[in-house]
Amino acid sequence: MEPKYNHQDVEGRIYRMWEEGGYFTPKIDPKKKPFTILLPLPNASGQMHTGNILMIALEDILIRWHRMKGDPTLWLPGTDHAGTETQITFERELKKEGKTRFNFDRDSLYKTIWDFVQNNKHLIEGQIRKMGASVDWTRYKFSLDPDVVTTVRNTFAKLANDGLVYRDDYIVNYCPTCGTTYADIEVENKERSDALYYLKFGPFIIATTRPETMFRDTALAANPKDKRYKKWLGQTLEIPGLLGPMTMTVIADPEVDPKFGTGIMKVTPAHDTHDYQLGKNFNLPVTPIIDLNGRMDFTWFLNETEISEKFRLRAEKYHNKKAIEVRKLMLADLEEEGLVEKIDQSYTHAVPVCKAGHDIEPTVLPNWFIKVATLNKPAHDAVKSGKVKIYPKWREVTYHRWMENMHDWALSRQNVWGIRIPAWYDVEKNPSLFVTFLNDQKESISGRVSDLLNEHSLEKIKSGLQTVRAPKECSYIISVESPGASYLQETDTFDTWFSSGQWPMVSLGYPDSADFKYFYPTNVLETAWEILSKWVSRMIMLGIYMTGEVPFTDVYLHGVVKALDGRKMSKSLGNVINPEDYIPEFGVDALRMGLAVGNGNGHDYAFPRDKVIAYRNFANKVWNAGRFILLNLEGNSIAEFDKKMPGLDKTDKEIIRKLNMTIKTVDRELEKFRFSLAAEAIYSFFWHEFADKYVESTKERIKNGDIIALSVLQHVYLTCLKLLHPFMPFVTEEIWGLFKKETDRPLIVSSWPARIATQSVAGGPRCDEM
RNA sequence: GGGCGAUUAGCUCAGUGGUAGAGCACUGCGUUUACAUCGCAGGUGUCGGGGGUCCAAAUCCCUCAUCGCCCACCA
Repeated sequence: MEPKYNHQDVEGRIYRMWEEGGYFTPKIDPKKKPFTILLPLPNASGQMHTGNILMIALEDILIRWHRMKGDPTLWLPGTDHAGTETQITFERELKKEGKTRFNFDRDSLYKTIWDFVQNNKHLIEGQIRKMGASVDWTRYKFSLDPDVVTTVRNTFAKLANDGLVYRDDYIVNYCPTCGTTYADIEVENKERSDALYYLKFGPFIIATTRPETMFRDTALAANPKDKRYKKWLGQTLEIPGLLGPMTMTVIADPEVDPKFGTGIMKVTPAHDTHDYQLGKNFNLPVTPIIDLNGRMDFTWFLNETEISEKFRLRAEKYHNKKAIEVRKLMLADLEEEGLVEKIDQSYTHAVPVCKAGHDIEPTVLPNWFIKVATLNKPAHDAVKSGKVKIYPKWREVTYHRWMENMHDWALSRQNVWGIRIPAWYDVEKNPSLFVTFLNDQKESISGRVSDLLNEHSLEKIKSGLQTVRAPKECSYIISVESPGASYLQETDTFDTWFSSGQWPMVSLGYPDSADFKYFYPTNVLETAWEILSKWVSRMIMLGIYMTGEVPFTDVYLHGVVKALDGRKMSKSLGNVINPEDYIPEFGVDALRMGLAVGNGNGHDYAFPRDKVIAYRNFANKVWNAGRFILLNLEGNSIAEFDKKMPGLDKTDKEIIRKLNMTIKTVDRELEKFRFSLAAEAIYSFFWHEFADKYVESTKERIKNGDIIALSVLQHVYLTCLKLLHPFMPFVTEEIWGLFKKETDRPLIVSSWPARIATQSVAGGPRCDEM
């Protein structure tokens, strides 16, 4: 036995032993209550990040603890296709090859991304193994596995049947660069400095950051309490603009802040979320001017018959340019018309951006929606009543706030990489379907389907299909299978959270697999608090909707590992550290222990390298204490430890007493998800009570032939290995194998120490049936 | 703008009413056989500021400051 613990010789070999021994796979025993955790899916868009690493460390502690306690324990792994995120990453790769997604028809693009993702999946699986995660690989799921896709579609059909699905125009967060819609919660607001234009609007001065949308302004709004504008309310005015006069009514909106700008604002229902709502309330026309590529479309104006040459030239100048360019182009024209009052160049405000960092262009699009109110209430109640408990408790507020303010869920994503929405449009009944497809020469053809069918067969259109855009009034059928040959399927896919929101059901084989019946509802959902709203709330909603039961009973939200500068890690700040990088030098055990100890109360925390070093040293300490005992056992035949065995002295009884206190503490703290306190308890007992004091005190006795001490040493030591195993699985398993006692079974499936002092090494409840 | 959280030893953090703690770092001493990735000994702090409740406050309340994060339709 080496005087140093060498993790590199151990980790791979031990992990293989566990996996090949089938210890990760639980045995279904109807007489026992299972313990189940679903691994929150890492995204297949890339490798795992710090958060994933942390959750694996914490969940494996719970899993190994329960497995040793004898529960049929399932930890189910999987990866998520992560629709938009993956597609963004993939398109970045495509760009390097000089291609874009528009070079592909739908099916080919899907297959190409599939291949791209396989590689990521393998990398992720490798990372999970490296962490020592005792996940049941035989139950591994991918969120695009055929059975998952089927269930997700069925759920949608069921929602539609229950009248909870509708299709409507809606102002959505549209990213012209990504070409897709984002849910409210996916959008981030970035502080930025922009020019604030003060423009003359007839008798008023309005302040705006977006002068280019003025061509489609349909009203002006002021606070009804604002005396300055009271007399104008309800009046309709002709306001001189860059393309002739605009007709606008002055309306009252209590949300207009009289102190901002001049207290009166322009209203663009088609390109602003607030204005859209206002437009609904006042029946204002919704007239989009920015198209899905982010370019401004002046066709509506240029098609008019009587327009002056000046206005025509202007419109032609702006036409088909990006909004931001038009903003620049119009400035001179505004000046020429004398419409600019002043420009505040240093106005800071929050601008919505997508995950890739592009500006969001609020746009009106037909979208698939889920009515949230009926799903939402039971989910809200489940947490209020304690059916689902959230740890730490103070995070609960976030959940309730989100539940109270939830909007209907916009499901449509204009991605290929995802689960295609099972809605079908009959091309004969819906001639206005706008279809884009690639013909045999790989040319992109677009148009109304009724026109396209004059020259192309529906079969060709289907095989080269890129997108179907169905105007709001189109008729549709929701069906998992195609309703007939004349139908085209919706090309939008589901929001990723719609499928991952069903993970507890789909991953277990809902609705009638043996696994689902046995393991559902699961026990603990452990994840980063950041996705409480995005993911956890959706799972509770859909779980109750689909099964009538909550999908899990405890939610533990761990803190996020902060960067060393105390801020959130982000690629753009360049402060990302990957804890995984510590593994080669210090070993997984050290990393896991460090992560567990840092994570106190679910608060965010920094993770310094010193900590990993400290626990590397600890692993070595554990190793050497074992080495000491083994060396002394050589040539000695000792009695099995028993509390009542004769010859125990005061120090023996004292160490047994402290050991039992430690067992109690570890159990108690783990039950409350206080990983840090559990780990510290065993750490300080082992090092400072057992190693520093007790082991030292036995040296003299052993020299004098007092082999009772050896029995106690072995008992306490092996019990410590058990207590430590959930935290540091590799070093403990390796040494366990070197002891000759009770080692017919690996440590991973040995029995968890009982708290009572009368327990002997070989006693206690066993979990031999695992 | 609203909400949540943090502020404790040089650093990273525990500690939630009863005379301040851990790890790392630091200082001194110590290597004939478990471990120098070690042992023994040692110093460390007006527990962010101010006010209040209490016999007693790092801990409860109020307030201010700084930092972090979440949410939000101020154009």
